[in-house]
Amino acid sequence: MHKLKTNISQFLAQKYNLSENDLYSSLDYPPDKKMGDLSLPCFKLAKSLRRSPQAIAEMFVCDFFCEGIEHVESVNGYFNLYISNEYLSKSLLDDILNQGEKYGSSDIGEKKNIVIDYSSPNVAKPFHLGHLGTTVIGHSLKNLFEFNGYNCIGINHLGDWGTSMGKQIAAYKLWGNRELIEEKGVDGLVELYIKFHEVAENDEKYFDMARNEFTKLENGDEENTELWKWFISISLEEFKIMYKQLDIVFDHYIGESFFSDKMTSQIEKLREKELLKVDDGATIVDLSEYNMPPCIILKRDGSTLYHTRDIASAVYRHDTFNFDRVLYVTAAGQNLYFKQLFKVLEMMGYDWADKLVHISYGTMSFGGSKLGTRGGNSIWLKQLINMSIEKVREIMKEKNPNLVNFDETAEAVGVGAIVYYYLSNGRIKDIDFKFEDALNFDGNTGPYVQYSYARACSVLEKAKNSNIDFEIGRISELQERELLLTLALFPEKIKNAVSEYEPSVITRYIYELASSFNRFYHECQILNCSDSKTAAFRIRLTEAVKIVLGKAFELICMKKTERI
RNA sequence: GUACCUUUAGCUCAGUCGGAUAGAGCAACUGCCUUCUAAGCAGUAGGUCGAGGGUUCGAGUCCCCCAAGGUACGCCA
Repeated sequence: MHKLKTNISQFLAQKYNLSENDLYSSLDYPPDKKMGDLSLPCFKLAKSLRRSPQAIAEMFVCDFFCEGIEHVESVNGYFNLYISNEYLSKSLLDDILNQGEKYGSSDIGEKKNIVIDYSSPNVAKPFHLGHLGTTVIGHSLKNLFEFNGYNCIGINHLGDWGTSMGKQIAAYKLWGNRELIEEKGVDGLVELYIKFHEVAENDEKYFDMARNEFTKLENGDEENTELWKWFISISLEEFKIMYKQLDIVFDHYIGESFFSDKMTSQIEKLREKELLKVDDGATIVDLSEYNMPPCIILKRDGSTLYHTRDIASAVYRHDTFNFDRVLYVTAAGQNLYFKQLFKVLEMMGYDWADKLVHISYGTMSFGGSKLGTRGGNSIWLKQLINMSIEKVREIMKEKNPNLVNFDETAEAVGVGAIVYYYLSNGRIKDIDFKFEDALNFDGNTGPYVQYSYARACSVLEKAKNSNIDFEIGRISELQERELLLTLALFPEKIKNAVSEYEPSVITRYIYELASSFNRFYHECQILNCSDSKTAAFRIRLTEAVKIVLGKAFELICMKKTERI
């Protein structure tokens, strides 16, 4: 579609001495198919061409010629264009099939580095529903940017430091033992953590213990360091099960602890720049000039805080990865936090501070209340995924009990349902999680689109055994045309998703394409149609659907299922 | 109190840079399986785009004001 739009705007720009870019961006899709496939509103041109919009549209109609456009019309100041069936069924389809997996990609990223900080769960804590957002949005953005020629560096900024590690060590020493943790894994650690909070609530001395254990850890105490490393490895084992289900791989695991010795130089720098100020005992950077509360660098007792750590990590990332951008994928609740962080880095004189972007997303609640490790109503992502997989299994037992990769497929579809559900909405929307919605498999859902993909695969599998005419037919049905037009939109959807940092653009496109394919599938016999040239054409069309749908699945962390 | 976000069909949401008659899914109702996967397809019904002003050829979209809900605002991360 890009080529076509470019040719159209080029032609008009040259002929009437207009701006090609303006024309290009004015080219829109009409609300109704009867109004053509592309449309140019002529209202804005009225001034420079000194004619009425209607007259302009009519003038365009008289002079216009562009390959691929078979017919043009002037309607009430709109210049409407109709794309030829020949163009759609030959040039476009050839283009998609020739490019294959690369269709929709670009190299505008020029291999520039983009650091993406996402997922970042806390060690020894469950991976709960709230982590789903940062994990799938982050990885999806990573895929999208890579598809656009960027070199992405995915970093899992593990929460592996701070007094909560002290609590964990204290709890383990009080009530834990090696066998218990080895048997139960993270769940065992979480049980200890919850118990610690129950007990500590009524007794301040436990918090002192925790602080003490953390101080020992900071000072390199051998026993605590051993325990700490062990907790991390147990947690990672568990996290990696989930990441595998989601097809996610990180380039680096760089936890908070990594920066524990990299903060002092940054504090020095802040001091040199005379940005620090002591207020009520704490060391702060005053941001009142920018209408923000102060950024606390050091607590009253001199210890560091999250901001301190993130200043150090930003500098480290700049020095190490020479980034073009850093994306921090975290909840919208941290909007102010990141505004402060970016401002302080700017004040420190780091001219790359404007390359840091906070990608925020809405909060997830469950039954109206927020999720947390300590609260009673926290749902672990693991549990949800298992429920989803179980439901898929039951449906599959009814429909296709003898499927070869039964377990694998059930997992892909079950996990896909959750991912798709989450990524259907714009990321800024709050979600009150409801099982009946997330585990509904009808209509615009993960199982629906994976089912559509499997259908396409199934047809193509059968097509291998049939004799395909080497002559290829053309569009004969409306549904074929609609499907081709939908396929043509993929590249601009990709651009859109990237420029808005919005994976849901792809999710919505997947639905458009899947439903367009289903309409085509329902209306047009692919293999059994009377004419072998038409069959050849429809098989190619189905191949294109498989390519684009499959690529789009990958982009939003959904696995492809050849059969369901 | 201050700042930011959200508000579109009964529910969950799309709606591009302002462009033609505001679109999907769920739920409800009606049809379609001897034909390539019915987790499907076709159809019916459902709207004062939170309220009120303004900008203009044209506003769900931009500006102002108000309301409701959410989030964040100094020693957590």
